[in-house]
Amino acid sequence: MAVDAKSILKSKNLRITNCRLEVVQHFIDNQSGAFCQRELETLSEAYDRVTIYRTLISLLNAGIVHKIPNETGVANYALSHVYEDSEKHFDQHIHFKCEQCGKIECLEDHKVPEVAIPTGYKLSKVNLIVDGVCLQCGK
Amino acid sequence: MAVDAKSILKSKNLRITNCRLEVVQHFIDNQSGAFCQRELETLSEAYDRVTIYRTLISLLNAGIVHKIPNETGVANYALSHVYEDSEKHFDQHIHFKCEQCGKIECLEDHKVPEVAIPTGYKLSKVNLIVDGVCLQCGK
DNA sequence: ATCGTTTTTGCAATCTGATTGCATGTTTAG
DNA sequence: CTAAACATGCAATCAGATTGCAAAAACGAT
Repeated sequence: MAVDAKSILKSKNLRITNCRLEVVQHFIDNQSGAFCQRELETLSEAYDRVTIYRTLISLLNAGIVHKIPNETGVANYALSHVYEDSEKHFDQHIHFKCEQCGKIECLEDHKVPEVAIPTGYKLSKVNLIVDGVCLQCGK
Repeated sequence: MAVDAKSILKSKNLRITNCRLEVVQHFIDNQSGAFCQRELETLSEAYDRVTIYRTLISLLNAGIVHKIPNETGVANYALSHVYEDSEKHFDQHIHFKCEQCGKIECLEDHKVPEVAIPTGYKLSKVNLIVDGVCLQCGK
């Protein structure tokens, strides 16, 4: 049940640095929210954008965050919840993108349904992205 | 049942140009295959990359092709089949990406299952991307 | 706490794909 | 066939991603 940034980094044998702590903390503070590199850069003036870039690579490799594909070509990242609850498999949930506010979030509690693929094909990962209007914007 | 490039362009009120014809023809010749701009550029030396770029924008706006999101940030495009069979809704099929050959294809005959989203959310589009190994590479 | 090793960071530079402005060429309706 | 509308090529720019390298920070062992 690692819910603080430091424990998360430690559990993955990543060195504890201020930048990593702040980035992970931001993900924790915005549970289920996804952010692109640029958004993370503006969080704090303290870090170079290359540092944020490399921080995201580290977090990605460690499985702390996952990457969410989208049509714009700008990568988005969200916290993976594997370490919180092993039943939740980090890349098998739905990603939701609001057409109005543009926010991308992970719908952790909404599983990806069974997907049928043609005979002879092997499935290894499913990525389900839903576009629509979120609760806030739909009011 | 428009199966030739010219009819497709005409049906969408797009002007008939050589570049558009060649690009659409390539999509027709490679049914269900997805291509990035770069791949389309190398098809023919005849066109500037900006022309291919703008051709794709035109085809996209006309609904002749659709864009497939991926993690790399390089946009991929595939033919939409709306005009062939109105029962097939162009963005509701599965996109498959082979981890070995890298090829992206549309699984036209494999529909996206029903997706449940939280109460209060509105769904407008579903994009399902499956990573795995394709028939060819799996042999 | 300090040392030495290993890793991370900042900066500058580069790369690649996406995008725009403008002058010229092509398409199409009449 | 002509004029208006639109598409193309070229050059230039932009933005995000990525790398090299030297300086700084983290960490295990003393």
